[in-house]
Amino acid sequence: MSELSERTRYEPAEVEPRIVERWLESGLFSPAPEGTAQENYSIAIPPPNVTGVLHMGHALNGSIQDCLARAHRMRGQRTKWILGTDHAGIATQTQVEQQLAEDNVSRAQLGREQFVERVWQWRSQYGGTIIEQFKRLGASLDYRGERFTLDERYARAVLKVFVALYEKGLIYRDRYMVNWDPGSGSAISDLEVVEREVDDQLYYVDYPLASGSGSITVATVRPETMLADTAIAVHPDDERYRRLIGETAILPLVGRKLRIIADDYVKPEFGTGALKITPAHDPNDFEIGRRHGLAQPSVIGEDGRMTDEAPERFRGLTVSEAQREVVTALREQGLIRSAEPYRHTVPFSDRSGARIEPLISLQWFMAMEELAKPAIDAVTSGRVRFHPENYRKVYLDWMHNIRPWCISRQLWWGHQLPVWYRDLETYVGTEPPRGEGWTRDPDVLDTWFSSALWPFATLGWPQPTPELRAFYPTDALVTARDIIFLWVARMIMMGIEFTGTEPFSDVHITSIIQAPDGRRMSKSLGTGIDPLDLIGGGERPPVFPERGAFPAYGADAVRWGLLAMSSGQDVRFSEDKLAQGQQLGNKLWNAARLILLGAADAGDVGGGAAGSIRAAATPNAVEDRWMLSRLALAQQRVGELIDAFDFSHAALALYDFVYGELCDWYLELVKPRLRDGEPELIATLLHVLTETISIAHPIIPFETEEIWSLIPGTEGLLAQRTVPRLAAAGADADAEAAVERAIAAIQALRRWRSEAAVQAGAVLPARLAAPGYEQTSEHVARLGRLTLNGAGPEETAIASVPVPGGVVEILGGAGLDRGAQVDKLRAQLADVDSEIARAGGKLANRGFVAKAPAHVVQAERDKLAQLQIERDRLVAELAALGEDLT
RNA sequence: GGGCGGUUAGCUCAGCUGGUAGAGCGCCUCCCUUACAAGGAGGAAGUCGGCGGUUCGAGCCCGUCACCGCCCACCA
Repeated sequence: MSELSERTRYEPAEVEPRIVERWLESGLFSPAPEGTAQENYSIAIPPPNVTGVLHMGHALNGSIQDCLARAHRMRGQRTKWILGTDHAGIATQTQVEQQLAEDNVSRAQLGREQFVERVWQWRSQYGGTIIEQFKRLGASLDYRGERFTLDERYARAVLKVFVALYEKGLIYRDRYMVNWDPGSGSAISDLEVVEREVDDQLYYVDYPLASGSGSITVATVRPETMLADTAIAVHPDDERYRRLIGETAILPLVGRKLRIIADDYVKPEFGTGALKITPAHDPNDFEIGRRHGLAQPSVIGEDGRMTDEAPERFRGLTVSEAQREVVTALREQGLIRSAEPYRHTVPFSDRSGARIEPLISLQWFMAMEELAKPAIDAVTSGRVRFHPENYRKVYLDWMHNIRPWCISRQLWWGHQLPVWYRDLETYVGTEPPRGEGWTRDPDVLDTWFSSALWPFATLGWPQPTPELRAFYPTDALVTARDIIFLWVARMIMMGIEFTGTEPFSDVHITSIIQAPDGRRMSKSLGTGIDPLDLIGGGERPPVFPERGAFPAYGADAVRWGLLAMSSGQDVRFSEDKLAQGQQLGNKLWNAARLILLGAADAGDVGGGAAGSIRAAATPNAVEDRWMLSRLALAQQRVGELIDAFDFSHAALALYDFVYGELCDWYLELVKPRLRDGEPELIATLLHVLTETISIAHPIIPFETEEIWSLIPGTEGLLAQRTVPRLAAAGADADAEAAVERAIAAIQALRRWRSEAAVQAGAVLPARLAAPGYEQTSEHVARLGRLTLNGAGPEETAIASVPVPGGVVEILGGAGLDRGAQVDKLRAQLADVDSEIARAGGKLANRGFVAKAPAHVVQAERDKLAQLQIERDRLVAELAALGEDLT
């Protein structure tokens, strides 16, 4: 123990690596697949991308999930936090392609098979990074059961789902308008498209009428697409154009005849009120084209260049080259009436950043309405609950307007479609077709298709594995709101469809932690803060200079800080919160030292009282009883807050307990007894320490585990301790009242001393003239620095300090500043007078007396009475000091 | 264009079913008291975004306006 006496500060860097090792060796995080999902507890981690490194979102997310997992584990539940990574189609493929590019090798040169092989190599080299980082955070994940969305078993599940949905008619192939991402060379889904503001030119182009009598002018930001125009649309009620409906215009540069059609979609007030229709290159025009049975010539290819359907002059040009060329050609013919700068929002690929090219393309789609229905019901019925609740509406709104999902991707890295073609035949099956001449569809599935199966595919579905029985459905899902649609909604739909049950019951949507200046944390902006730098003391991002490197806060402080920051809202990152967590850690550490070193001393002296932490603690001392009552309350509160997914309040409740009750009061109250080595006290202290670290462990696991190992008589890991439920909180009302009264008195005395400029160390003679201090007067005397002697009533008080139930009369003491006392008393009097005025005014209000609940009125009356007594006392005291108030 | 959330102490944020505003940091004063100076004790500091309404009583409920942020959406 001599070592402990020197460890005056908690040193995470020294402690954490040792503790991680012990946890991992124990196998505690990899429970045997026994029991039922009902009695067990499980969470499936949102699988990070294999390409990923731990960012602030992961750190918060991980802290929350770990808090849940550890809390439930310590309640004795078999707990599994399912771990794995996502193959992340586009992201990973791009990463490896970039690596290849450095060697001047293209994906095409390698060929599919070799390229995929390269990606697997890449994965085995770099794919484990984020897993190691989660260990650093203390995450109690099932590292032995790590999964990957492209594992063989997982892949079988994916193909089975595809085939089943195909056979059900929900997955189908169609030529349809898709979001073509020229960056990745693939179609992407609506959810992967982001709108961005762009400055374009709005061109007004004259289309001559076939009749030869003038022209009709259309407005467009994409003149190059006019080469694929097949009509001009106007609003049916637009007087300007009514007579032209049914007529024909001539498409400049091409010469095609364009029907002038009427469609409600057209907004007469925009542009010229006449809209060129390009069914193959604009989603709206595509719909209009379908309504009017228009042809869909396509002039932009999937390679982003003009196709052979464009006039020869433009073929092979890129889209932007074609735009310049079309404008030039139109100007040559004098058909551009005007052009104006135009700012509008345009779709971009969230994956590659490229501007989306809407194209008609042959792709695989999934119809969603039928799957959405039970998923809507799951939430409206409350079988799946969102926290915070308002995300329920967000989810339901989206589900009610759900649209088909484009699930095929023109990539190589991913689950290749289990689809084969031969001439006009299509074969879909988990096994390749028999016979000759079949070609497999080269496309792979959207990554989110496989992620949607995560909670059950990780557990061995479709096999009826023991894992599935023991841990599915999972309990909580913890994620950020940006993937509610991409992932959460789809998991619910797929879970219900394939397992018959919702994959989890509670969805906790975490806050998003913004940079300290309120911007997004982002690598490209340089606003990202690496959680590992916070844990280990790395460099601050250059955009937030302050003073060099972060202090090494350690994982516990980072966890506590992140939890304390997180609310239902987005919050700015606040380093102060980490510092607060660090302080808590240090405080708890020193509290533990005080207790453990005290127990050791007592053990040396008194002979082994230290060993008996489990001795049923039914102490006599009032402060002990108070502490046990507060301890039980803390256990209950923190537990309830965690259950309510209110982690910030859970973190703060822990802080308040450790600081405000355990350290500030209890330990101070018992110090004299500790010095005496009182065995009953030692037992109580060890009990309190043990239960305190048990309450704290889900939030700050490392330090509490370390302390556990230092408590005499403990064995194994705190992480695997099943914590007994403490007696009902607040049960000891008498002790609570007595100690609370004493605390209030001590605080009043300290305030008085400070304000009356009493020398800090001076012990003043005094008389405690108030009831309710029978068990605590010694404490009040010591912590209020008084000598409470049996002085007779003849001694005149030189000051009296109001305390609950009465006053403490100060009977002497050098250095009392009369002027300061008078000032203070007068200030108090002023306060009391204003409060009397307020309370009196309230009670004089007939409406209040008549309409407010009786107990509220009575409380006000009591308060007023108290205030009057207080006022009389102040006046008397001032008079005693020679102050005349009249 | 719809929807959601925010606006509370210098900063970052709490404030439960309406009953005289809280925390951490920062600031001021005093203490190197034998767990902790990355500490302790005490203190100052807010017309709760503006306006209107309901109510005996509003940070909290209703309306409205102003900013800020996010999500959804097919205006060339």
